[in-house]
Amino acid sequence: MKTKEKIIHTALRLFNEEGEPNVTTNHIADEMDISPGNLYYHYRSKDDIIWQIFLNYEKKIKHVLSQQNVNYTSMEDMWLYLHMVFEVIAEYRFLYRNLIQLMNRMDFLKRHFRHILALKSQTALNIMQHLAQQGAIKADEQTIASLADQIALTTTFWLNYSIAIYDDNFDEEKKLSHGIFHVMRMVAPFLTERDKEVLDDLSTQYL
Amino acid sequence: MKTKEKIIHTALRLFNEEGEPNVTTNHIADEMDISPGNLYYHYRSKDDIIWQIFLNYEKKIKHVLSQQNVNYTSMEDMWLYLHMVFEVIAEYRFLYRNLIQLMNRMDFLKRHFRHILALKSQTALNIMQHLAQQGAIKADEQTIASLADQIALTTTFWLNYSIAIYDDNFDEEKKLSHGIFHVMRMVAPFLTERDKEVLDDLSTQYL
DNA sequence: GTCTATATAGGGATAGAC
DNA sequence: GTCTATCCCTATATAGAC
Repeated sequence: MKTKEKIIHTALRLFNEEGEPNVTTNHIADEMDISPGNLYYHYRSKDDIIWQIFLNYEKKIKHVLSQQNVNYTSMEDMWLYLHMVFEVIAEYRFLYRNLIQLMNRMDFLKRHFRHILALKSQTALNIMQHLAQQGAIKADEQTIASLADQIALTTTFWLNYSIAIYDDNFDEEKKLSHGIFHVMRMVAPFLTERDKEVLDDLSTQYL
Repeated sequence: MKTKEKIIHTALRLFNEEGEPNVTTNHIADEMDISPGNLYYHYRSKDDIIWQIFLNYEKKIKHVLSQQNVNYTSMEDMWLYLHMVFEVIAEYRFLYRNLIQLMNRMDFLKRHFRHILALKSQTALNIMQHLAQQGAIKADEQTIASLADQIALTTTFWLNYSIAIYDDNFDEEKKLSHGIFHVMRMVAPFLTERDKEVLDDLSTQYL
């Protein structure tokens, strides 16, 4: 791996492990056994590094959100879809942990993240409406819109919530599937009896 | 106001306005027209100031959460109750904006905040169960537990969500009532027809 | 591309006079 | 209780040699 890519790679890992504010450019250089000067040859600032990482995140999350080839009519599809979303979030979790601070500092990041959030809401709404048309869920328009909103909020802040509430050494993978389960339970009351059972099966399988 | 209290007061205001990481002890002293040395005479560290502010927050939120004299059977009571919760959160919003970072830095704050979160979940559950007993809402045990969880998460991160999603100059008071409305809409699908109408009235009244 | 050395700046915190 | 002066440390970032 070239130095330039390796910086991005190492920075992302350290940001996720220690939290962005606790990781200095020197730490990153140290961890890679290169000099701070070398790091600044490749990127002009710490924020530049963060911005490049963000662009990678943006590409991945947009790719997941624009998956149109799957028909989200089955509970398995829903579970899989949520799993993909939560996986990208977990991979770039430092962005979510210090979201407000980062948006505050970097105006372009703020604008781009807002756009992604809007996209997330819209996608959730599309899926919910699709499910309603297929008869998989039973709810009026207002309830569906509310659910979509709620899903966007929950996927965005679930990680912070679980950090705040659980012990730190709580298994990372479990936090993920707990998040999926949490979102599914929001939808559960509006499912048909048959789909509720499928959901229960999936729960015991993954939790 | 004595200097000692005034420091707390000024620090809280600046933390809320600028974000805790962007406010230095010098800023606080400057804003009050006292010297940095004077500030450190009253508090031994910046974290000490934050801790004292947190203790005030803890007292208020616990007081609100332990209100047992009200019977949460009417929608008006629910609205009022949520308003009180969101008001305390708004008053100490810097705690919520930089929650993870603060918990990471201050271990006692982490433990206390966790306890408050648990209390919040429990209170939400109590109210939901009470409403179910009174026949105000219709839902099975699992749905009620899920709702309570969801309310705890939403009240905790609504502010961050609205900061992330809305324009910065969006009216503070409106963010608050939007949060209340958002939580109420989560409960709405399980209300009786009569209470749904009351909720709609309240919405047009406050939004 | 990479290194060493260093500039620059700012924040937290203390000493000692008044 | 309050001030001035200052120390210490760390972080971002640059200059210039190799």
